[in-house]
Amino acid sequence: MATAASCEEQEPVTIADRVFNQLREAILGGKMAPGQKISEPELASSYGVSRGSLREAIARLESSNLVERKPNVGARVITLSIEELMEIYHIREALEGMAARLAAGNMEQEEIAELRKIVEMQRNEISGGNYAYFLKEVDLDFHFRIIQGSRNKRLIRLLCKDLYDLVRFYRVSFSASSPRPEQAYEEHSAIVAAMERGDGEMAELLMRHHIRASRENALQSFEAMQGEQATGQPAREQTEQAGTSAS
Amino acid sequence: MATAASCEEQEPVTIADRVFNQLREAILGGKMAPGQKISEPELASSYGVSRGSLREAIARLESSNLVERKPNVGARVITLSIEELMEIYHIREALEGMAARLAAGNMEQEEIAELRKIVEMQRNEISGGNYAYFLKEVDLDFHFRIIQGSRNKRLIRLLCKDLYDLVRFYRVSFSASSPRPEQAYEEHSAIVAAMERGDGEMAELLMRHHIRASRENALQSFEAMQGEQATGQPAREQTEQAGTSAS
DNA sequence: AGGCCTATTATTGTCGACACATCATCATCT
DNA sequence: AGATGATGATGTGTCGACAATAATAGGCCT
Repeated sequence: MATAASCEEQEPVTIADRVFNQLREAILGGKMAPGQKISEPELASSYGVSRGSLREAIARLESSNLVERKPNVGARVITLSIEELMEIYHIREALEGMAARLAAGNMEQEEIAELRKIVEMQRNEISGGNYAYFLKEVDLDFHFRIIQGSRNKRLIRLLCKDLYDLVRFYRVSFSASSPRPEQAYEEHSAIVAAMERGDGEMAELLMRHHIRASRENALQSFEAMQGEQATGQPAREQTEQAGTSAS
Repeated sequence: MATAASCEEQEPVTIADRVFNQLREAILGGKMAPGQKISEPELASSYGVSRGSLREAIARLESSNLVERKPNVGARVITLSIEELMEIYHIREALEGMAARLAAGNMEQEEIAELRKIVEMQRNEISGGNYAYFLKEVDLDFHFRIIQGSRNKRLIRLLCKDLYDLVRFYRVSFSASSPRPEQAYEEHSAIVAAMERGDGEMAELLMRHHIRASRENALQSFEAMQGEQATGQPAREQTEQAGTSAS
């Protein structure tokens, strides 16, 4: 079946590796709130490791852009504003567009056929009304395979290791938007069609269009959510951030 | 004059910061050969710091992609193959193209006027026959300003902190190519012209063309150098890398 | 003589303790 | 009473030592 979460973490060989993976999962899984402070002594004892190993894990989280660290102050889980999410989408548009262009020239016929199968699987899921989790996995798989198909190792690292974690993080921290399944299917299908013709330039254009549409959709559902939240419940305050005024 | 090396390192506040900056300069300045092993005890005593601090500096070098680390083995200065340099150019093409598009929409008129001045300064330098170092600085300044003009903070970090160091590293380790001053001037000028018209789409196309040309030029001079080196002196062996065969 | 296994050595990973900076609390002064 | 300075506590930065792993050299067997 090759569900393939394609870009995966390697086996932890060292303790810092393990702690890094655990912390990463905790953050991406929503177990640590955005902006939350990371106390070294506390986490170290909680994971049963020394502070040194924990600090190395934090250093890697920082290089993955999942935490921010200020000297002599400490590390906090990042907080993604909507503006930063838009920034990430712009970068994805440029990079995944390039990936699609390269992939059209570099993927084997067989791999492209698999891509086509994935897209059709997506259509079946939609018509079956089986939305939600599985569909997102298929969507990720689609994008990851094209990224891999670019054969550009640094591009692959950049997108999978650095950017997609942030997208996942945003999704959990805002419990975000179902990704317009019908349009997404159409756009995916068109991209694969261009790749089947070996038309890299068109594949790039279509991929960029796809991600741009995805960005606009994300922005709209954010604004919708904002409005609803403003009228609805009184906007749950931040987790622990330096207090605003009322004590 | 605002020569502006735009994207610069911040003041070192901690010891690890200072060591990181020193090591970074050493690598980018060619004082450490590509592939060279980094011995923690040796460097620690050489810089007069503890191994812990040095390890944190190395961790940051790793996240800057200047060294590679294997668990239980150690860190080595990266070795950039020509293929990897081409990968970087592809990424730059995508990202700086996007930066130019965004910059065309976001830069103030005044900033664009400064860009124009920089480009004209470049032309004067060329006609004055004053090649070499200064011209490269101006070239970097041009690119950096457009990147800054995108107003996309993450894009700026990505390009300045992650990618341009690698380009610099390649230049010193291969003592690379003068960057075709005349064509570069023409292309820079066209890019600024598009930005003056507020034509982001055209600015992106022209920037991508510019970087693509730069890539092809780099590839050609590499191949030329390879050929000359093959006929000329017998290809100086690697610095210390696991020996090839002849002892 | 060549290859494999073993012991040694050197380097990395990990840990706990100390030094210092930052933040919070409280007392004092204007 | 409000603000400012001192004082204590918490947490980060730094260090040196121990443990575990990988590279190396040597001996042994085939």
